[in-house]
Amino acid sequence: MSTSDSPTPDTRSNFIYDIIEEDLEAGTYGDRVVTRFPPEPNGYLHIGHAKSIVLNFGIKHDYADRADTQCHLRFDDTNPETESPEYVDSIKEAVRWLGYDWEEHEYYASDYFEQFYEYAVKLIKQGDAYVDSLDEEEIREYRGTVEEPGTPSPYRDRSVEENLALFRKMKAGEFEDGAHVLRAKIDMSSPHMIMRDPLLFRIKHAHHYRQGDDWCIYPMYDYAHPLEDAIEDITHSLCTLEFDNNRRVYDWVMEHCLDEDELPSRPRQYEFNRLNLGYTVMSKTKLRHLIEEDLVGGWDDPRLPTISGLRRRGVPPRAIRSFCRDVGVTRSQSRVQIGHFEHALRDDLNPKAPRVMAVLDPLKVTVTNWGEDEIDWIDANHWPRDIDKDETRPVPFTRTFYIERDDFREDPPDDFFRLAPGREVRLRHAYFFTCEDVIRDDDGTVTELRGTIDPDTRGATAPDGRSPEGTLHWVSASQGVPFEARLYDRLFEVPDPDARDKHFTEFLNPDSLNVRQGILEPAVRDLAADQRVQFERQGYFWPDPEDSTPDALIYNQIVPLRDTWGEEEDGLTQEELERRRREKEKRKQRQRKRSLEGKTDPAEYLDDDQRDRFDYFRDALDLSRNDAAVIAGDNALADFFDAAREHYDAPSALANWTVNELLGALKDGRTVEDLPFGPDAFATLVRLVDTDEITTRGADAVFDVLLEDGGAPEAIVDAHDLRQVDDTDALRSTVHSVLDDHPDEVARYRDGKKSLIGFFMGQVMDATNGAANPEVARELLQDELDE
RNA sequence: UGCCCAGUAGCUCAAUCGGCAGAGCGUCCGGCUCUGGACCGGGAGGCUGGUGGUUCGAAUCCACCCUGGGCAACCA
Repeated sequence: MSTSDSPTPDTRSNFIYDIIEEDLEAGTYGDRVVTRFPPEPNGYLHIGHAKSIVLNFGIKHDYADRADTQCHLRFDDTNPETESPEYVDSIKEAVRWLGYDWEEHEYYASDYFEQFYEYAVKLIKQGDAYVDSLDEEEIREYRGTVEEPGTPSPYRDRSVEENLALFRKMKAGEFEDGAHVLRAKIDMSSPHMIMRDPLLFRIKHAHHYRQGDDWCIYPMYDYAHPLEDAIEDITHSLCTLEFDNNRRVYDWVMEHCLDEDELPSRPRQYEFNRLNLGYTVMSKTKLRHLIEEDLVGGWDDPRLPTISGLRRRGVPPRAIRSFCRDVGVTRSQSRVQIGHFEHALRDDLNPKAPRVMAVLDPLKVTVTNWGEDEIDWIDANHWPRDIDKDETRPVPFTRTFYIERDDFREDPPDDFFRLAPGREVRLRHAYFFTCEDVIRDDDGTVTELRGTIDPDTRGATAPDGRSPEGTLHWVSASQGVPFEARLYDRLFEVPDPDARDKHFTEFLNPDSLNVRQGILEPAVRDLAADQRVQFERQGYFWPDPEDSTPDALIYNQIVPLRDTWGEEEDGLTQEELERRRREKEKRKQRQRKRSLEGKTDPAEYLDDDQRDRFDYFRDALDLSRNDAAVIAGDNALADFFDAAREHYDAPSALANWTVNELLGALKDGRTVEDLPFGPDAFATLVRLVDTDEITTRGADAVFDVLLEDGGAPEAIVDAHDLRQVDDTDALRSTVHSVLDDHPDEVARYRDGKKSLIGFFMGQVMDATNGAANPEVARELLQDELDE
């Protein structure tokens, strides 16, 4: 099944698709879109990886008709100590099973070792890398802490020649593990820990599963990964949020290793939120722990979120794909409810799984008005009427059969409409049955039910039109097939087992596996061995691929049916929702209190000189405390502000623009010195808007041009025709045409949706290229609309 | 007490670079039904983390604060 046949493009768009869209439009990479899935072969894949696979390979499919797309499968095998070919194979199988094809694009980071080495030599020659001979402990100490800057290594200033010689010897195997490392020479006092001279290569005399003993120096992730991407001409390198900090090194490596002309189309890294599923654990080490301690059956235990576990459980790959698309790709951390996953499963299985009957907890029933050896073979549809299929199978009805123990109650509550003494129910596909006798053993446990069927109700409909409330599934005692059912529940009892005080295994759910000896209708023998079926009223199942045999059938429960009777498993009852709402409200109030308490005086962080300036701004210029502090706190900005005042003496207007617009434009690390315009142009702009010659909106447009190309504000105003329109008659006609063009909105506005005024304002402003005097326009609109 | 990221419906996410706060799931009610499933129709649910500011207009821009997460491995 292809992946491009489900969700429509708009439902799967996300910020990464937006970026790709922009790059395609700008031609950053020509018409190429190349992604990659880069697992380290040191463990098995889980559903979290599936999200990444679906994202990366999904892009390949989704843009196939508009771009030259490709998705590489790359094994990031740069650490010989943990990696093995066993994992390579399992990863390849998992990706294939999920429905994706990397074609000829199977790569290994270890194949690039020579190139990593060459790039390192280049860095050394440029003076951008050095061999450090501190030991591990010392390196850590020299690095400093998050609060204190690091100190440079005494080996930091070795000559290029010395570094080169040392590095060659490292490669040649002349040193012990840990004797030296190669480091990037960046900035030991950087506020970003990652930039304090990150390690590039370390010595490891270890056997690599692919390279054997050819190498004894191995590259670090932060160095190797960008180069891998560059070597493969990746365009969009997608990884999870925790690599956000690493992006700085990623960019540094690109900029220092690549040639100038390669930079415009170099790979870029983008981070998205990893998948967090509730009631399970996802980390490799925790999964390994569960297996090594025999707390689960193995990597493919159906309770595990591993790909192999899900596969064995019977989860169809298509359901995983649609789930991964549903959960969304954003930059905000989140935990997805398990119910969401189950919904995706049912949604996929519902139209694909033929219905059969199975009893998992049998209670014997005898029909007293039915012959001992009489068998009625009923032709029963495999599909409910709302599914457009109609294969049938023969179902044998006999004197004794089994029903689910749960489906009988001696003292039924009002809302229980299954079987009870004296009550008539429908036996699915067969007859109406009335319970007349209840047989118990010495303990009082019900062992058998006796009763009669109405022979006129064959096919489970009555000629007189009566219809029992309950319908029960059942299986013939003599013709049914005994089998084992394995029911799975969440592995842990809490949504966040790995984020608590106690060890995560303390929260294991003792009932996560529930084995039942049940009985199955005989027709299942005619189904394909890997056929997923629905056991009516219970859930979706399939035969366990490892343990089930034709003589001893074993079925795994893939997912139970949604059950609206009885307790809510997810605890999402009305009360729970109400409780959560209240909790959220309380949380907000607490936050409000704290945020108010935490407020500081904006002038608090000023030094003495800045303080003087602040006082002047506030007292002589009458600026607000906040604006005065913000401007005074940035010397260059304050100089700019003062210079602007020379050209237009309106301190408060200038301050507003300086703080609210100028500062916003400087967010990307630029300073006022980098701007393509000076204080005079800035002052002119502020004057134009302050004297109502242009509108705020027009000023924004001018400011954008200024930021981009510089120039004279007045010339820009003329060029773009931005002079403010105050003429009431001219505006009135614009207002009229806007209202005429949007009769529906007008009706809704008059119907009470007053917030549409913003919509109309927007239309008027658009129609006038932002030049309409907003106050006049608003008044006119209001007049027309409220008449 | 550094740097980075994120806070929108119970949950997952939207909101065309300042102009109508929406969708799916969940929930509740109704319909249909030989599955307490599926399906169909409808409803409820929001001070867009907070306070100020800029603006005709702020979820979006500015400042400060609050909350959560990440970063100080010779792992990736």
